Amino acid sequence: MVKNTNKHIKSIPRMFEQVTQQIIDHIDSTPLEPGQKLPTERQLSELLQVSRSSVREGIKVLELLRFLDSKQGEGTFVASSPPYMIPSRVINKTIPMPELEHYFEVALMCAKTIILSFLKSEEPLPDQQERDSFWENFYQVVSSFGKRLPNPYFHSLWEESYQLLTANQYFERKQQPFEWSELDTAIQKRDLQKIFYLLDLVGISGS
Amino acid sequence: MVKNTNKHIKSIPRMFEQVTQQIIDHIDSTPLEPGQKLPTERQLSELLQVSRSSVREGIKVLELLRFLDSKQGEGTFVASSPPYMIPSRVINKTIPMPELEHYFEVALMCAKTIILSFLKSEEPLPDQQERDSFWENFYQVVSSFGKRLPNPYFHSLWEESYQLLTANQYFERKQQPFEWSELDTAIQKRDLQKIFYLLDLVGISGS
DNA sequence: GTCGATTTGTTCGTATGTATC
DNA sequence: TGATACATACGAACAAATCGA
Repeated sequence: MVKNTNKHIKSIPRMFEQVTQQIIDHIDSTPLEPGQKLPTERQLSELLQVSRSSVREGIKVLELLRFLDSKQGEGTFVASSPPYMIPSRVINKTIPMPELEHYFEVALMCAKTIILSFLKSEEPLPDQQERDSFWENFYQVVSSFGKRLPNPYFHSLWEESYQLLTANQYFERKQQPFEWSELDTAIQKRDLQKIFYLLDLVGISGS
Repeated sequence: MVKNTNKHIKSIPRMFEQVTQQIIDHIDSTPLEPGQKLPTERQLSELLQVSRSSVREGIKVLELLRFLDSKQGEGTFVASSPPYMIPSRVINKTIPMPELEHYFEVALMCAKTIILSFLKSEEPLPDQQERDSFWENFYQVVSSFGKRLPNPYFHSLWEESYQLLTANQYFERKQQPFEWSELDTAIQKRDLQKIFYLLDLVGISGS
């Protein structure tokens, strides 16, 4: 268990965050299938060398994410219902590729909705700073549009999935589907048809 | 809070679930604005008549949802960053209308993606049972399509937002935008253009 | 149907690390 | 530097639910 004494590292990893990851790791490495039973809280607390209280805080979080399911008098089980998208701050471990692709599809769905909604609103386009890579430009535009929408959840979902993808170096391995300037000029012209043609290309493009 | 058990009994809501709701209630009723400080864990435990451990489990959950932000040595604050979509099992309180509309927009975004993805996959259409209302039919179709997609998150997001909307009687107040048979036959014919024309109508229709 | 073992749910006391003044 | 306020973490104890003998 790493204690962070360094001050200029911003977030001190807290016990329950570490525990959450370690529980996920344990499920993956055992491996435990949906429906199977986890070690008891006391066993986990011994296994991970933390108190039972901390184990419980970690389990609570994973329970909320529909990852686990606890039943008094029985135990804690790996859930079989479809899980939430796991927030990036919960897991630091690298996510394997097919799973990352799922997050990318969600991000892209949000991006389409955000761009369409913003252009429909007829608000003036916010100024953009030209970035190095296609994906950085893409992120910046979607993000700045998303912030300005009345519905905050599109932006929230977009940020969450994008953060998780970059944390896993997804975009370093992903080819850019076309030159950024193509999408940029289409947006400037508010050419919805061209934009959606290009965004479909983004979804198809390989890695 | 009724849980899905095979015993047809109402499960006792657990402390941390009650605590999360009560903390939200407290923030609303005080009211506390983003950035403001919550009572300390000890005060909350006294206020809500539960132990500090239970308060902590509740705070952990709300922190994960970006609803709160705890800093050691300082306190716990109402977050200002855009929140996660709050899972329906966390809050039982009724959500006001403009907020519900946001959830509906997310649900609709997922529905569009799910229907489009499924029809593109060229899988045979699953059998549907005709339901009473437009929205029940709509839910059933999107849900059965969503379950069959390789990406589980579209379905997860759809279910979550739909559950929250029904829990708040959203659809009892919402007009149906057109006859269900219209959308049904368009799906049977896999007429994507007609489908998306209709789904846009769903988004525009008033309540 | 009862008893006992097991497991999660809940509480409390205590100690420690950290930020503010 | 010291004092105070606060979150963080631990461990022991007991309550409640479940299951099998």
